[in-house]
Order: sequence, then C-alpha cells, then structure tokens
Amino acid sequence: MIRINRETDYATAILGIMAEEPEACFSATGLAERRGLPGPVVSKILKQLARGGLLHSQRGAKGGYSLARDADAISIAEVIMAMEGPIALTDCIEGGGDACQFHAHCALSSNWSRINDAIYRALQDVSIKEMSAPLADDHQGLRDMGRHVRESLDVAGGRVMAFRSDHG
Amino acid sequence: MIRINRETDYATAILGIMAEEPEACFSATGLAERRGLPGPVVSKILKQLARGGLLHSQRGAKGGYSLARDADAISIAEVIMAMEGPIALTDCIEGGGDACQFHAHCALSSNWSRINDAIYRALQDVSIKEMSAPLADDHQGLRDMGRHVRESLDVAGGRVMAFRSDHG
DNA sequence: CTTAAATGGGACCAATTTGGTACTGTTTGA
DNA sequence: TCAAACAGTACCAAATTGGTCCCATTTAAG
Ligand code: FES
Ligand code: FES
Repeated sequence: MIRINRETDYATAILGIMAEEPEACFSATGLAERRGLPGPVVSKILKQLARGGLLHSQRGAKGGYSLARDADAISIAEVIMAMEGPIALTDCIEGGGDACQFHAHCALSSNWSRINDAIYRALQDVSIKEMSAPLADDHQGLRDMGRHVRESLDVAGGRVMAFRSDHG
Repeated sequence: MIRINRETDYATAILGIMAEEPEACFSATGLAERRGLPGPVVSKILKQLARGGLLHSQRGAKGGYSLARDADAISIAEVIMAMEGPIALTDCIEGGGDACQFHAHCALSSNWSRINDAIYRALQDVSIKEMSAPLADDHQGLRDMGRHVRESLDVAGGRVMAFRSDHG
C-alpha cells in the first residue's frame, strides 16, 4: 500500500554495507556477491545512486563506488529520491503544484501534502548508517530469502495492517 | 516512490463527499456522478470499503452506502488498509514477522519497521473528515483532471522530491 | 407479484510498471 | 595491450493496476 520498490530496498541494503566502511571503494560485483544479489541488478542500482549524487564512482581497473558523503548524512529519503527520480509530472501537479487550475481551492491537495510531509520527515530521519546491517552469519544473502524486508506488519484495530515494501 | 494507488485516492475523494453528510445514504452511481468518476469503478471501491468495515451497505432499491462510523473516526490509514487488504504474505515476514529465520538478528528489518511506524502514524493522524472536500465550483470532477492529487512535490536540498500518489 | 434499483462477487482484459538481463562503449591501472 | 570496472541503454517477461462487464441477490414500490 505504501510501497518502496524492490530496487530501492536493495539500494538500502547495499548502502548498508558501504556505510560500514565509509572510505572504502566497492565494485559492483563485489557488493553483489556480499549480498547474494544478481550482479547486473546491483550494477544498475549503483549507477543510479551515482547519478543521484549519493555515490562517487571511479572508472577503470581498480575502480568502484564509494560514498559521496558521510554515512549518517545520507537519509533513506535521499536514497528513495535517487532511485525513483523526479518522475514525469502529469495532470494536477504538473509543473510544480500550480498547474492545476483547481489546486488552490482544493482541500484534498493540501491534506495530501500534509501527509506527504509527515512521511518525508520520517524518511529523512533515518540514515543509511542506521540501516547498516550486522546480518547474522547464516544470512546467506537477500536473494535466497527473496527480499530483505518483504513486508512489515502492524496490527491495528484487530485488522492486519500491512505496509508493503514489496508486492508479496 | 511512496505511492498510494489510484483507487485508494479515489476512495478518499468519495469518502470526502460522504463525510459532509455523515448520516446520508449514497448510491454508487450518485457518488460517481458527483465526482465525475466512472460508475463501475466507484462501485468497486465502495464494495471494498464496505468489506473493510468502513461503510455500512443497504441493499435493494433505495439502498446505498453510509459511513459505518463518525467521519472523524475514520483515518486515511484505515482507508488505505481497507483498499489494499492484508496482502498475501511472503518470505521474510510471512506469518507476522517471526517466520524469517534471520529476522531477529536483522538490523534492516527493525529500521524499516521504524519507518513504517512513523508513516503509519502520519496516516492515522488525518481523518476523512479533514479530507472532506469543498471543491471549487468549476471543479467538474476528478475524471477530467485525471486524479485528484496526482503528485505532491517538495523541494528538498535542491532536488525535486516527488511523493507520488500515482505513477504519473 | 412484478419490476426496477441497488449492492455482492466475480471474471476478465488492456496498459502500465517492475524486475531483471544483455550488450556495447569508455575509462584506466597494470 | 589487456583486462577490470563503470556508463548507458535497449530489451524482455512477469506482475500489478485500472477499468469494464456480467450475473446473482436483495428490497422498496407500484
Ligand atoms: S483537482 Fe487538481 S488539486 Fe484537486
Ligand atoms: S532477511 Fe529476513 S528479516 Fe532481514
């Protein structure tokens, strides 16, 4: 329902490793092995993160990726933004929020903004350093498990409340 | 990136109307007309909300839907839950969070939970009464616009931050 | 008792999105 | 010169989503 897509989840898992050695330079294949994820996927993700300015990349032999900033200066919100991009804008909000002729008079839009703000704040509150993963020894990797954290569940009012971070 | 799907957005818009006359009984087609949404879609949504216990339904001629509770006692979180359902559980969290053998030792899972909690709280903080929509007179309906609130944008650190409530 | 207006519950389909792979180029250290 | 590594992009299959249609059931009204 509130979904963070798979690649973004992978991204946090990868950044979690990198956050443990903030100065080190990691190759895509190396990270892929450590997480048990397919190489091309990790490569794709790292490219995206580099494009987003979260990682610095070094090309050529002995190259790789390293954190562009301090591990606790990179929030989950930023990771998500980097992975999903600014997104093609359409309809109501196209152009920055004023393009919809009804926007100003529209109660719903302001309330959604309020919610979005709250969510954004929550996401900015957690850095990748905090996500840094001391995984159990027998944790072979995300791939075998499927994803790291598929879904987190809360029970609210007797109903199962599922905040998907995947589509199950 | 953090997406609330179309139907759920529609649902809030519909409930916004109903919240204005909490005692009234609304037919699916009537609500569809008032929002300019396709009838079958509204019907589908209302059924779902009724199944979720948010609406009371009355069958037969002169039947329809009415709020099961006070308008300010129904939160957006509940709407979302009703629309998306408990979701098929898989892998890591299947069964309630303990099924994944690594779960207990897994730093990532606990941090995602933290984030999820924060988001959940934000969503429970807004009731459909607050979303109740005094739309501008010339607001013909959501359909012509596309969705009500397609996307809400924040600018964070110079980058465009887009919290999609749709896929653009 | 018949009919019409409603909901209930599906199946169903097209379009989009997502997850993942592959390939071709470029940079760079040894 | 060569191999390791990133950059970019095209591509494909599977899943999800948005939406329609259909038929059964309930119920008020004529
Ligand atoms: S219809 Fe565009 S902001 Fe509400
Ligand atoms: S791998 Fe299952 S909870 Fe982290």
